Amino acid sequence: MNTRFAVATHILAYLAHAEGQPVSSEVLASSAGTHPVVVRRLVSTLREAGLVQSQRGAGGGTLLARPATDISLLDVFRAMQETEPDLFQISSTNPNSHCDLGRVMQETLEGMFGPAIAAMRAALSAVSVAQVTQELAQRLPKGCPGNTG
Amino acid sequence: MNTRFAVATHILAYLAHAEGQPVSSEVLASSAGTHPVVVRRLVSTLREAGLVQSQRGAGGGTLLARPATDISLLDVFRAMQETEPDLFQISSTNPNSHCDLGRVMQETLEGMFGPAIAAMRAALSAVSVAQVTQELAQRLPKGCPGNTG
DNA sequence: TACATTTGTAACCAAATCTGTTACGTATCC
DNA sequence: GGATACGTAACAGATTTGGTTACAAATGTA
Repeated sequence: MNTRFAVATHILAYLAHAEGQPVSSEVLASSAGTHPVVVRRLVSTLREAGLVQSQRGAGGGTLLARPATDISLLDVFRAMQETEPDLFQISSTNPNSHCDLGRVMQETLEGMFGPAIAAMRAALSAVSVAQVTQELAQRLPKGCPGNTG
Repeated sequence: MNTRFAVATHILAYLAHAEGQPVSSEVLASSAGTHPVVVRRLVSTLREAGLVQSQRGAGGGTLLARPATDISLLDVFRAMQETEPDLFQISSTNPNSHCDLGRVMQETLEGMFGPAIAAMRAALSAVSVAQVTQELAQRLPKGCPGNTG
C-alpha cells in the first residue's frame, strides 16, 4: 500500500498549475485527500531531489524549483524510490548459497528484470509534469476552480 | 517488502531446469531460501494461473504445466499481481472530489502511468523462463549440482 | 492395508511498512 | 508580537509480509 508516487505526482501537477504561487501543505493535502503532514513529508523528499522549494512563514508554501516542462515523471519516481525498496526486491531474497547459486540467481534475475525496469523508466522520462497538468486541464469541466481553458 | 515475483521466478527457473521431474516444496524452499509453506503458497498462485501443476503424495511435487519457452516473465508478473495491489496504486488514493477533480486526477494519472507499465510489461513478455534458466546455467560454475553445461 | 511422503490450506505470530495524527520548534510576514 | 506555515519527531492503528505450526487429504510403496 504505497501511494507516494501517485500523491507526489498529484502535488507536482498542482504546483505546476499554480505557476509560481506558493501552495500551502494544507491546500495540497485537501486536494490530494490526505493530511498536511503527509504532504510535508513528501515535499521534503521532493525538495531533497531538487524538484521543489519551500517558503516558511505566513504566505509561504511550496513551489516548483524549475519549469514543469523540465520535471519528468522519472524524476518523481527516482525521488520516491530513494526512500523505498527496489521494485522487484531481488536483493531482499535469500537464495541458498550452495555453489554460489544464491549470488548467481540474484545476478541473473537482476539481468532479466533490468530491461523491464529500464523500459518503464524510459517511458516515465518521456512524460513531464507539465504534460500531466495540461492533460488534467483538458479533462476538467469548464468553470472548475483553476481551470483556465 | 514483497519478494514474491523474484521468488516465483526463482521457482519456475528451477522447475524448468528439472525438466519434467516433480520438485518438492522442501527442495524449492531450500533453493530459494524460504519456508516450504511459503513456496506452496506461491505455487498455489502459479497453479491458478496455469503455469505449473502439482502432484500430491510420495514422490510428488510441482512441475511446469507447459514448456519453459512458453512461459514469459509477464505471465509470472501477471500471476503475482492477481494477489497484489497495482504497481503505482493510483486507485488507492483519495483525491478531493471537488468538481470531480478527484476522479479526473485519477484518470489522468492512470493515463500518464499507463504507457510506463505497458513498456515494462512488453519487456517482461520478451523474456521466457527458459531464457532465465539458460542464463543461469551459463553463469553457474561447472561442477555445480544441476549444471549441465 | 498400513505407512511414509507430500501437497493444500487455515491459523497465528513477529516484524516491517504505511498513513494519519498530534506536538512543537523555527522561520517569515504583517 | 502575533498569525501563519514549514520541518520533523513521535506515536498509533491498520495492513502487509514472510515464517511457522498444524492438520486433513492424496498418493505411492511395502
